[in-house]
Amino acid sequence: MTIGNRSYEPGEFEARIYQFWLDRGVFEAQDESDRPPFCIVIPPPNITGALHMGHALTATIQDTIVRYHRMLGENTLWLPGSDHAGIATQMVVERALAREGTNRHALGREKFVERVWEWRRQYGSRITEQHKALGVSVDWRRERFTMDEGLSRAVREVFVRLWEDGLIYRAERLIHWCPRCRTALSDLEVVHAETKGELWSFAYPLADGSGEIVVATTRPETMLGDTAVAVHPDDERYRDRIGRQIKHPLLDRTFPIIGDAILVDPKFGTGAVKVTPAHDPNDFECGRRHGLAFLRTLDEDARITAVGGPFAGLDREAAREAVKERLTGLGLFRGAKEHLHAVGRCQRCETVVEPLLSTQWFVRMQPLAEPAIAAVRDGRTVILPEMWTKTYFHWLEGIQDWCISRQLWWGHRIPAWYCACGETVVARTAPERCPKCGGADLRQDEDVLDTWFSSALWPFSTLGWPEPTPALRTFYPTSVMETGFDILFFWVARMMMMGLRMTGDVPFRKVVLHGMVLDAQGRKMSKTRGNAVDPLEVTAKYGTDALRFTLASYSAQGQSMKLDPKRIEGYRFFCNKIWNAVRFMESALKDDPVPPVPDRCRDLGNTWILHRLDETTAAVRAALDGFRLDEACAALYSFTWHELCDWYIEWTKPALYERDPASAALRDETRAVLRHAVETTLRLLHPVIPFLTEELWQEALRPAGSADAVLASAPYPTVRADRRDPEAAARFQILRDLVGTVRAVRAEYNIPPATRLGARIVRVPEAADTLAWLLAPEILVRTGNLCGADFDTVTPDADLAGHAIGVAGKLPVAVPLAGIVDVAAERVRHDKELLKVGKEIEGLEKRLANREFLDKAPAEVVEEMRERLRHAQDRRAQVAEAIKRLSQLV
RNA sequence: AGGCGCGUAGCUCAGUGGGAGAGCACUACCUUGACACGGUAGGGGUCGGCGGUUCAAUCCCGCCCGCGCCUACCA
Repeated sequence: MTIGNRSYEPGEFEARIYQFWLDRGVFEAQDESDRPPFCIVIPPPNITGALHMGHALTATIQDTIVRYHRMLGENTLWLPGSDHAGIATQMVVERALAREGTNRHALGREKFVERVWEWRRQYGSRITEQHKALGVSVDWRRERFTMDEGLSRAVREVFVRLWEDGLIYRAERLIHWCPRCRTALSDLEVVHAETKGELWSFAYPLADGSGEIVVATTRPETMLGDTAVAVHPDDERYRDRIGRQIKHPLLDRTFPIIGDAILVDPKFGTGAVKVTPAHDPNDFECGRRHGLAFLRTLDEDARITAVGGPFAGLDREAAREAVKERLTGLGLFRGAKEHLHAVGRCQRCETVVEPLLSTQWFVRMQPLAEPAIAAVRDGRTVILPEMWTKTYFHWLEGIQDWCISRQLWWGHRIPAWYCACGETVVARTAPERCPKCGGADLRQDEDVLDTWFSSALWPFSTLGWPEPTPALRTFYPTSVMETGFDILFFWVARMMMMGLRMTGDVPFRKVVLHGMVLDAQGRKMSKTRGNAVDPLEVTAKYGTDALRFTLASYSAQGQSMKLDPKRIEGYRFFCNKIWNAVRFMESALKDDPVPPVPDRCRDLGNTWILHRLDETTAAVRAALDGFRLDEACAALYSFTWHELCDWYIEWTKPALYERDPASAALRDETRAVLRHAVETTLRLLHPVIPFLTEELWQEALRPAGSADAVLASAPYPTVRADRRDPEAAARFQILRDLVGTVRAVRAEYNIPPATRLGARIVRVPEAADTLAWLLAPEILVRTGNLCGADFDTVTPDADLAGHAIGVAGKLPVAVPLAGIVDVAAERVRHDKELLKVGKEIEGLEKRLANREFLDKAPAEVVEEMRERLRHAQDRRAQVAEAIKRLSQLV
């Protein structure tokens, strides 16, 4: 149980510490407990995934929050799990089959699904294992998978209930179809990207040979499915053409010219629009309005169907060229121009998505959206940062029905059966007979559900729903949902809707959204670009704690954060600093018993650090309560480094090294406070940097005789108002100023640290209060030690010729420079100072001369300005005096 | 097209209606007995531009410029 001379090597202990926590069951939550519950369900990563910075970020934020609440003594559950990722996983296994020269159709559905399960068993927990390296304090006993029996049951239950309530329906609609994945997609799974295209114009000849009508299109091949040309009914140019027929130039059919005020903007292009009702959402609506024919000209592979006559069998690209060539050959081409438009691509494979007429299952969203809007509006669920609330409302208010069926084999099969009699049966378990005709010829729907359908149930399905389990009772609604803003619609909103509908309550009290991790140049990290930073490489190089501290510090940034390796390195140095501070403490304490911290300290430094420790505790707790991890980190970093290490530890050294028995009381008090301050700081830091703090605590701070004590479940420091002492803080600040003043003089003249300086405090009457305590030998000597000076005092009328003068608070300090001074350099320093003070005085005087300022500004502000002015004027006088004295030095 | 957000030191970013901050980088000095993964001191900014409100604006309001993201069916 000692750090000794070990240097900070995070790789040496991180895995060991993680196992240590597991062995002690530190992460395990109780189903029933008197303690208040705190619960986060993890956003389940895809089983096909590999850990990236986004995972590391979300894991760090959640783990920090969870560890904080665990240390607050709450019954804390962080529930882990993963997602079956329908399309992605099926693709992975299909690729493997392709390598073996076979495919899923050759294998058959049952064998294929078994094959996917096998893949899942073999490779599907990679990302889960990787998470352990980050230190995630999840309750592994409760790990869930969306395809588990329990969760699958929840999926069927929800499907049936929604069906029974009329919120799920099956219909033929124009949906997004990915010809590569060969499945329908929801609107959200289509990403639109501005693409340079071509607006290609051609003429449709009128059937009676009386002329032509010119239309423009970005997709000429769709003309094979045109069943109308629409014009605006009020458009003078075309009004008389409405109702006349067009002769399809490539196919043996005719179709009408119609008037449609909704579809047509007469100011765009020629004012005439070709209408392809089976392949364009607007045209689909138009087709319905006018009873047009719906001709499907593309099949599931995006090849031209028989409807396309001579073009049948061509894929859409080839068909486009062929149609253009043919129309040009017929002399119907009427020009082309570059055109910018948004092309939809499959989120998974980036294939251009095809609007296709197809029979699919849908969820009616509006009745679900309304309660989800209300729950956020009335504050049952709070979204942070608040700005996302508007986005949430905006999307839900304009929500479209959700296409939930996917033409895949891997996923939750839709619990619907079709009877030969035409009846559709939706049931929790496979029906044996048709309830309508009694027939047994029932065939289950081939399709599976969108993966997000099961994800939407995650906060309650993982806790045992629909069973009224103790865990569900204890932890639902969960406390916090922490995830990336990019899945606000995909996931968060859908969980809200499903949670409210199925349980009657919100799924979580707070939604905390974080941004995207970008590389140092601000580009999205991607494997193909090769700029993805592997979190595990980072942790190997800098340690997990350094990465965690970095991510937590960055996490305030709403939309994106540029991950700079230099910053991770900087926090590794911070970890090293902490490590060495504990080493110092350990060596200072030795094995001698350390007394308890007294109610009141007699040493100024001890009083001060307890004061600052308490202020820091309050600040960190407030920041963590408000999910401002960046603020918590900033407070912890500056306190630990710049106060605990830079000032307090340096301050304690004489007291700790002093062997004089007369100061034994001081030494004991200092040992007690040092230990307490370091120990409390480790507890404050633990949620963010758990490995380092646990290792140090176990080795150097765990109380003797409590072999089982674990920092991870130790109580989080509480605010101790009785340890506040603003007066001590102010006094210690004067010491810091005093030291700073002497150090500045030293640096200014390049006086080596080894040269002991004299320093004379001028006993000015204004500073009588300060002098009363300051001049105590134990204070003055130790202050002098911090800047290599021996303090003495002089009266204000003393001759300070040849001294450099600095000011600490109200206190002038004179450093005799005879023999070590470059007069010219000191002159420059003083002139600069004079200029600066002069400017400040000018500004303040101007403000104080302003009648309106005096009348309207609050009295305390005016008084503050007056005080500042007095101060600046004193300062100017002192500097002027210093210049005078300096000139006497030569 | 609409919505949201951003523009603060060389870089990455906090922040506030009354004295411009941090980290990194930079400069000078220092192997002082926790730590050179360190210490001390220091340089550097018209807080995007223009107006307005106010005694007072980097902060509130309007407009403009630049950038990013999201939503959207314009052929």
